[in-house]
Amino acid sequence: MGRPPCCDKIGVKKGPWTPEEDIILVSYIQEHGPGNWRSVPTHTGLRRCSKSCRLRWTNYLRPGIKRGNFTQHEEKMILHLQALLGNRWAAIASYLPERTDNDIKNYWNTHLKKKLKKMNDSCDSTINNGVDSKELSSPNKNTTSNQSNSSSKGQWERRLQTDINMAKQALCDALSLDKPQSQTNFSITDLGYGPSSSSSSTTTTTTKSTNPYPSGVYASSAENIARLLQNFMKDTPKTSVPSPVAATEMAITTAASSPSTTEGEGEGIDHSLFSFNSMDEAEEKPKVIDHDINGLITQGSLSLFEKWLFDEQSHDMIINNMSLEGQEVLF
DNA sequence: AATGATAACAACCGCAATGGT
DNA sequence: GACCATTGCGGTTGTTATCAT
Repeated sequence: MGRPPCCDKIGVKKGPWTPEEDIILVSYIQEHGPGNWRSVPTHTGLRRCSKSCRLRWTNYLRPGIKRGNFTQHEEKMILHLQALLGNRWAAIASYLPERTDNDIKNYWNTHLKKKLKKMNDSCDSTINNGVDSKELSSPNKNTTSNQSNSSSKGQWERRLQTDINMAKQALCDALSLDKPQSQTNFSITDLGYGPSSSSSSTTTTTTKSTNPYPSGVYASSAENIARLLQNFMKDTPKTSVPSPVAATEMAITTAASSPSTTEGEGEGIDHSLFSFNSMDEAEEKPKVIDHDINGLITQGSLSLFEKWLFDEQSHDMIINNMSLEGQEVLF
């Protein structure tokens, strides 16, 4: 008889988050910092389970998240890291500081898996060395059919190696003093509702809108958010209204009514309200923040593994070997 | 224009790990 | 060491947008 899932509680809301919920959550975290997720729903009045709040924060609202198209470099990194680490998305994400594990996982499942399969299919037609094509499509041994074969020894070795590398990475971070640490500011436009959300604005060849909220239904500007928020507040029982919400409402309403709320960089919005310092990052899992990759390589700060990761030219050769041999690459 | 297929991604769920008592 | 609460992670699902017919 295990514990009932937290989300089974009556009155716990599921499904897509609304802008007003986002604002409440962001506002609360700004005040208290991330963590202690258990208390978030009770303190904010959000009818969400703690898990949902944490997920929303880490995958969507957290400052410094890059959304939209993956670059070629990122794509290669993911390919190689997946080959090395398997489906350890959190570990992979630690090498791509601006991407969330969920984002990487999704990208892998929707793009890279197919791409790799295609590549391997074409490989199969030319090279018939008796290797199962399924294995080829997923070079790592933690996943797919090979999973059962992967002995615990192999898994633990791999994990150990990863952890060592992550520790090295953290050390590199700590040593690179002159590097600006993480993204320190966070504005409401980063929520993706503003006109110049860093994510959507950088996507040049978007095939579809990534706005999670259907147009006309959810807020798309500060003004809308304010209006929605006011409606939301009317519907919310007064007893559960936390102070951050009130403060946020006031700030948003003020911002929305200011003269320059129309276009561009979320002008007119009180950015200070949504600004974060890097303390948040310190509490998160270790991340590789803003590497000057070439600099680090020339400084000799990186291990061979990291050099390999960041050296585009060696990628193809090594990954091909890994795929075809189905063997672990040791560094 | 209508409809079905597919792609993309946010969110959920269950399990494992971790920390506190 | 056992138990419990909390957090983190990875697999999977559900929903929406876009494309093809």
